[in-house]
Amino acid sequence: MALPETRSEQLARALEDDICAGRALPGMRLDEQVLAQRFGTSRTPVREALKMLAAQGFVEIRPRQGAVVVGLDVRQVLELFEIMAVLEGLCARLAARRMTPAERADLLAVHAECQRLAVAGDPDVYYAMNTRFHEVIYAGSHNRQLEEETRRVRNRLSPYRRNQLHQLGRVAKSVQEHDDVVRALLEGDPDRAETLMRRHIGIQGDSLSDFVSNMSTPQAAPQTPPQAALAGALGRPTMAR
Amino acid sequence: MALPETRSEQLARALEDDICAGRALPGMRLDEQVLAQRFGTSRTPVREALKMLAAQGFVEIRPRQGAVVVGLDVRQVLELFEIMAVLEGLCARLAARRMTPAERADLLAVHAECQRLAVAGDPDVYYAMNTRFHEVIYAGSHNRQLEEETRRVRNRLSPYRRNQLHQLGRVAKSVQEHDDVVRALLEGDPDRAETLMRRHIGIQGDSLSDFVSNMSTPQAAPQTPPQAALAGALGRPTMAR
DNA sequence: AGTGAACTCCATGCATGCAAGAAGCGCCAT
DNA sequence: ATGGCGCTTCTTGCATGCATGGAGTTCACT
Repeated sequence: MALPETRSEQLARALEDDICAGRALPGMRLDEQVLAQRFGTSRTPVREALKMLAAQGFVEIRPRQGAVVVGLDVRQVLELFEIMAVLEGLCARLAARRMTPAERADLLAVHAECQRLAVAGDPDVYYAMNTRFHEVIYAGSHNRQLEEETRRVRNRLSPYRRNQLHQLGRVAKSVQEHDDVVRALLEGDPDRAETLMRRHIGIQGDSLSDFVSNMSTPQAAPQTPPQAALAGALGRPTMAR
Repeated sequence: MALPETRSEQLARALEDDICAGRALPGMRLDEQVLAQRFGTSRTPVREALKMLAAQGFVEIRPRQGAVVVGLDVRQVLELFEIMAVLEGLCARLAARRMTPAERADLLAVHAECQRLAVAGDPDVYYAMNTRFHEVIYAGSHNRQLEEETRRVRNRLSPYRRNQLHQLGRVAKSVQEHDDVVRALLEGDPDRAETLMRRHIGIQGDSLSDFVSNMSTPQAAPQTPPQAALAGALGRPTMAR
């Protein structure tokens, strides 16, 4: 069943990918014509793709003013981390009860790989495997809706997480937290698995918040329009509450 | 700031509303031309609206085959309830710590109104106030992202929840559960508030699951193209907004 | 009669055209 | 020089046109 993908879907995926991978920075203007030319189509599928991304919160479309990559301020990022924590926590809870033996084996394998890469020391390589680790747990929840939802929030946060692991010692701590989670999962302890996972994600939020309040602005580097980006990029340490 | 709303956004909201209110049933075909005529526009904004709804999971667009209102099977509904439980639980947890005095007063007022309507006995009227009750707690979380996310999941579930409260005694139990939640919230006990709210939502899932396993299937035929029953439901000119 | 295939028709996907609104710019006045 | 104002231009939002592919129908064949 060769499901034929429409141009607009392809574009939506490509653009989402650009945003998640940090190739399209927050605040960057997404010009319909430019994109249309770049992808060799007309503006119509581009517009439809942008509408889809807007509906998912990746871009913002201001009427008559075009689309820009959504720039989250610190507060919004922390808000998303709060959501992320409970969603991943639920994944872990359900996974503790529902993972098949094969999935458990998978989890162990990926976790072992994480440990290996943690020692190896390249945060970016670890980052990729870390993603796979979490994906295994999403799948282990056997809740497809949850899986998608969690992945979506993760993707929305990804531009703001890339540098997380570059913090000194963060990789080592991360893999240790994984280890605790894995243990709870394999022992089939849903409560503990959920709690540990929530804490694991929560720590990332905290660590980000520290990071931000130390440096004023990390790397706000807008592409085409010289100033637009910074507004959204992590700027004011307006810590909520 | 009179933000000018585009046609496509209006359409998206109107259609989402139709779906949530049960005027557009799962499986129903959404014909671009018909909608365009009904709303007095061309197909373009209709298409963009459908793309947005598709991105949010309200409709499914099969290439070259048009858009249909997504029909969730029992399993998917239960999956969404699992998500809903933790999201609402988080709302309650955060609200317990963050609600302002004014918001607490609001909560009490709405809760009192719920109690009154519960005795009055009309489930549909109670349903509306019940929604407001939960909305107050969403807002009390002081987490905008969470608020939107929770509302989105709630909306996706709404076609499947409308009849929930018609179950015998469900309204009374619901309001009792609310009462417990309110107490925890006002006492500022985040853990208890979260736990109670999770249970409150979880019960709805269970109750639905009972309901479904008793009766064969609620209403529409989901996956297999159920033909154009649409003319009837969407035929009302009351759709415009 | 049942099955299968080709044909027709039509909805969708995409391209293009056009009008309205916003951003940028230059001119004038203070 | 600076601030305000009108104009130009460009982009977006929407309408329309056209080609593709699917679904239903009809007809031939077994």
